[in-house]
Amino acid sequence: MATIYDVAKAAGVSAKTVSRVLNQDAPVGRETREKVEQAIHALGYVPSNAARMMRSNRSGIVGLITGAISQTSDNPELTGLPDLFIVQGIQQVMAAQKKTLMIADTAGSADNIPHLLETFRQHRAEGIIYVADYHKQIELPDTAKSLPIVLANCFDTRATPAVLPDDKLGQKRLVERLIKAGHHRIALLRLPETFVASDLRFQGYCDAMSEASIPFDPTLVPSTLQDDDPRQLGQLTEALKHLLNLDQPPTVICCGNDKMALRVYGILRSMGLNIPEDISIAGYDNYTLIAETLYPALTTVELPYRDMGRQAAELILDMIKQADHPNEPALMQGDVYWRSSVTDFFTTNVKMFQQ
Amino acid sequence: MATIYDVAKAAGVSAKTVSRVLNQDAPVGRETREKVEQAIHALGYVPSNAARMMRSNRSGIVGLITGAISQTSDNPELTGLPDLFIVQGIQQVMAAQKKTLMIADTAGSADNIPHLLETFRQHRAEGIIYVADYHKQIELPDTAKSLPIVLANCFDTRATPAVLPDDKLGQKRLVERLIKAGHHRIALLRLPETFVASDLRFQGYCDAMSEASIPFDPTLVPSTLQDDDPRQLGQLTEALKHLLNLDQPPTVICCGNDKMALRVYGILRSMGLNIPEDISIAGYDNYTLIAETLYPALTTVELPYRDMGRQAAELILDMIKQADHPNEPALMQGDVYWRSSVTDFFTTNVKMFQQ
DNA sequence: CGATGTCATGACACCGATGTCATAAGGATT
DNA sequence: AATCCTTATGACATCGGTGTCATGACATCG
Repeated sequence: MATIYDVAKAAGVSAKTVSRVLNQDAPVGRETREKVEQAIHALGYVPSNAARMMRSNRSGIVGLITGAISQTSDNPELTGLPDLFIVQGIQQVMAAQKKTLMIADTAGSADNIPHLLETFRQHRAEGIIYVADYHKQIELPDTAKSLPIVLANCFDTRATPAVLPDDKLGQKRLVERLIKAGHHRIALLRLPETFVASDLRFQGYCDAMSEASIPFDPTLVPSTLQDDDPRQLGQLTEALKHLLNLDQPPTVICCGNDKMALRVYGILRSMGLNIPEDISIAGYDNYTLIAETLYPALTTVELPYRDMGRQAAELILDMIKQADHPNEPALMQGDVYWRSSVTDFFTTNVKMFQQ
Repeated sequence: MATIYDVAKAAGVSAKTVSRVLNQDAPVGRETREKVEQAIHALGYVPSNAARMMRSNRSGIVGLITGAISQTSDNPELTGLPDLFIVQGIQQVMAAQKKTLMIADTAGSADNIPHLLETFRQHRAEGIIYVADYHKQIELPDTAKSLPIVLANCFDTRATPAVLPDDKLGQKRLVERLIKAGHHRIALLRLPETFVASDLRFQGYCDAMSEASIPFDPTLVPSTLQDDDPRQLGQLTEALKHLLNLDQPPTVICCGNDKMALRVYGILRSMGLNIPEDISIAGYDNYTLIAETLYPALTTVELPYRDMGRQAAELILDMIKQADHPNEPALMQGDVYWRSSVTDFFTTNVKMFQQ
């Protein structure tokens, strides 16, 4: 591979002049510049990042650690990888800022993190983003203290800067929208309690209900599911039977996430019920592969993964520039996606009057 | 950040001796080694990859280009990102070989590829893997010729080494398994023809049928769908009506992929049909989020993404070691996953006898 | 017209590792 | 005792860029 000296020799100038042409540091004569540019092209010269880095001590590298890439085989609950949209958001910002992203993964075990950090330090990464596969609490090893670090989709007890989805607000907005559509008997099938989102979304549900002055009815919120995939189907079936057999059954069921909604579709239909004529269904995540493909398409709340990624990237870049860091996690809002799995009584009535 | 000289001074030895401790190049006295190790620990010293690279001219970096990370927003057909399992497979091999993976994406436009290659060359990447989001033909810019490159999930006309899913064999195996389960009237809902897999899977279907001496019945293979997501639902509904109204309707329908199967579930149920009692359904991809979550769980063929990733990684590492490269694409086989969406007449009969 | 400033360019040191070669001490061999 | 080998260590050059400073040629200014 050609070096700057090869180019200099070919163009009949000094290496420093080539450097000036490359970096547009200082004025270079027109003729000289052209000769140099020709030589660069002819030799296919590309400057060595390593050599540049030595001098400048700036790598332009940001490290990205994700457990998602390898955690799936262990935990079939998480086979979706939607969190890689977070990576996409990060990538967008980094590309715009001409930073290079170096990705490593934990191969399913947090024990590997120190080794990954070591690698990043060898490359003189300027900062690190840790991306979790779902909203959760984590504990980083002490080794992570020495570099600016941002957590995406997770948080710790040490107030490390974090970017999180606003699960509480999202569920609240969804329920508000359901109420606005004429629903009062709103059921909630909660995620297993091991998920941080389970409680937050429940709070959002309660907030929306109480603000609408609808008293909380515990029969509409069956106990949370076990964190045990194979048995979930049976638990769901029971929970649904319970809801449908109530004196005043719900008109809409909010599912813990879109995947659960997918299951619920199957179970309800095997019971001979139609969606949304007999009962409305809503999800959470806006996992479009499910939400848009299901028939009828699923009303749900977006997990703003791309925005979270962008936010995390901007945050780490700020932290690299100034040692400044926020104390509160950034909560990112997701929109409600209204699709045909939920009956809108108001719109229906209007149509009836119009006809 | 501490340098090797800081460590040397702290330990009262020369830099070279520290280097020897780090690399276990040459014998170092026990006492000296311990002093150096203490100094390294005390200073939190991490050797600079850039400096090492300068001397050795070996970066240990492999570049990864994927269009998947950013292509989703443009093309709603591809919102799943399952192809990132390929990245996972690559990552596994690279980590085991102590290589560093540098990921960039095309941000949805192939025009960015030259720029990405430039970046990789600056980092002196030793090789490049290009990962496509689904099995397709691509055309790389000429700039890509200078480095070892492997294509994963795609191929070009220049016989660039490639790793591909064996769509033909996969579909053939699935149909063989269906025949073994007692099905003879087997329908195939093909993917749009713009997908390379569409034709390959059709060939696999034909091969299996003819080897079982079942004559090809074109009424069981409706014309391929348009590559137009919003209208697909209507087209699917029509195709299904056509199949169900045949004099001898199929006992099983092979869907172009799992996503299509998800749609088909919805449509069939809205027609009042039960799966698999009234009709069996099979998919393709083994996109577990769908295949395992659907009720009943979906019989399908695996797209061996992880294996493809591993294979691509090993291939590029081989090519880096020796300039050797294969001429034929590597075809990776995927298994049939037999689940409850397909009736097995044979097993059913056995059970009936046993009861 | 001399002083000053700007433009264009080159010589040289330096960033942080490691390869090469030299050196010195101690043990084994003849 | 002289030679040779092994072990343990250091001095120095080098990788490929860029920062600093110097230099020469003009142009501008008072």
